[in-house]
Amino acid sequence: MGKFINKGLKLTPQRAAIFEYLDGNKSHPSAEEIFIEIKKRYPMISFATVYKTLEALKSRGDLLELSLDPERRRYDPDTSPHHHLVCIKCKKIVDIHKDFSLEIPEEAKVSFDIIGNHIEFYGICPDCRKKGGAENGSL
Amino acid sequence: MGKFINKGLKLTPQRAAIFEYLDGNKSHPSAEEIFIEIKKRYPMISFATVYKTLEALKSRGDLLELSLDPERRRYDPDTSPHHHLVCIKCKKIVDIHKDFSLEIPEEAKVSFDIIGNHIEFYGICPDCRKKGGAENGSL
DNA sequence: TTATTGACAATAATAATTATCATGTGATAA
DNA sequence: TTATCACATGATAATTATTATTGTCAATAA
Repeated sequence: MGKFINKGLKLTPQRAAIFEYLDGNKSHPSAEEIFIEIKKRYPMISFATVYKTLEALKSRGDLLELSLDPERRRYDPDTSPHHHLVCIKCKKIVDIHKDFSLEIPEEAKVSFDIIGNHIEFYGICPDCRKKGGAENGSL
Repeated sequence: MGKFINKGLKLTPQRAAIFEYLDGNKSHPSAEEIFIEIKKRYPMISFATVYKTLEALKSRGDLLELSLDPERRRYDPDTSPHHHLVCIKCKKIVDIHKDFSLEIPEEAKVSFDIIGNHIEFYGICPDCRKKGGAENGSL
C-alpha cells in the first residue's frame, strides 16, 4: 500500500485495509466492491468510511474516479495518464497504457484551455464473446 | 423533432415535447433538465415518462447516454460519431466533430472486439477562465 | 361491445451517495 | 499521566438518481 501512505491522511486500520486493497489493483472496483472486500477482514467497517476515504484520496489526486460505468462510480488507483477499454457486456475495464498524442482540435484551441484527455475504447471482451452474452463477468 | 418520429414509438404529446426539445439540442442535458423544460409546457408530465422515453430512444440507438459527468447521466441526441470537450469547472460539454482515426492498441487487438471509441478532452472553458472559478455555467 | 393492449401518472421501491452526529482515538501539550 | 484537540469512525438518516409497480384510460383488436 506504499503509494497511499504519508499523504497527510492518518493511517488507521480501516484505511490501511483500503489502501492495501487498492494499491496495484487493476480491477477498477466500485465503492461497494471495495466495501465488501474490506469487510471480509474488518467486518465492522462502515460504508461511510469507505466513501470518505475514497473522497480523501480522490481530492489528493491519488485516486481516479471513473465515469465509464453509468450505473456506479468506479475507482482506479493508477493515476498515471492512461486510457481504458470497456466491455459493453460485463463492464470489465482494462487499462491501455499508450500515448496517443492527440492533436488538439481547432474548436478546442480557440476556446478551452485543454488540460488533458481520456479515451474510452469499447467492445466485447474474450469472456463475453465465448459465453455469447454473459451479463456479468469478473471485474 | 424530425429525427425522432416514426421510430416505432407512438407519438404522444409528452413524447412530442421531449423529441422537440432534444432534436438538435447541443446542451447535453440531464434527465432532470429535460423534465424541468418539458414541464413548462406539460406540467402534468412525470419523471418516469422522461426516463422511459429516454430509455426507449437509447435502446433504439437514437440517443446517446453520456457518462462524462459522475453526478448524473447526460444525453446527446447527436448519434453521429463524435467526441466531447468538458469544462471541469462548470461541466459544460461541447461537441468535437473530428475523426481521430486511432490505431487500435495491441492490448485491445489481441483480446477485445473493438466496436468504437470516445475521447473526452477536458479543460477550462472561456467563461470559467474569465470568471476565474464559476461553479456553474450555462449547459 | 368486450377484451386486450399500450401509455400515462402517481406512487412506491431501490440503489448509490452524502450528511449528521455522538463517540472514539492518537498525538501532543500541560 | 492527564487534558486537549483534531481528526476518524460507525450508525443511521437523508438525499439524489433511477427503476418498478399499479390503476386508469384510450385506442385498437376480437
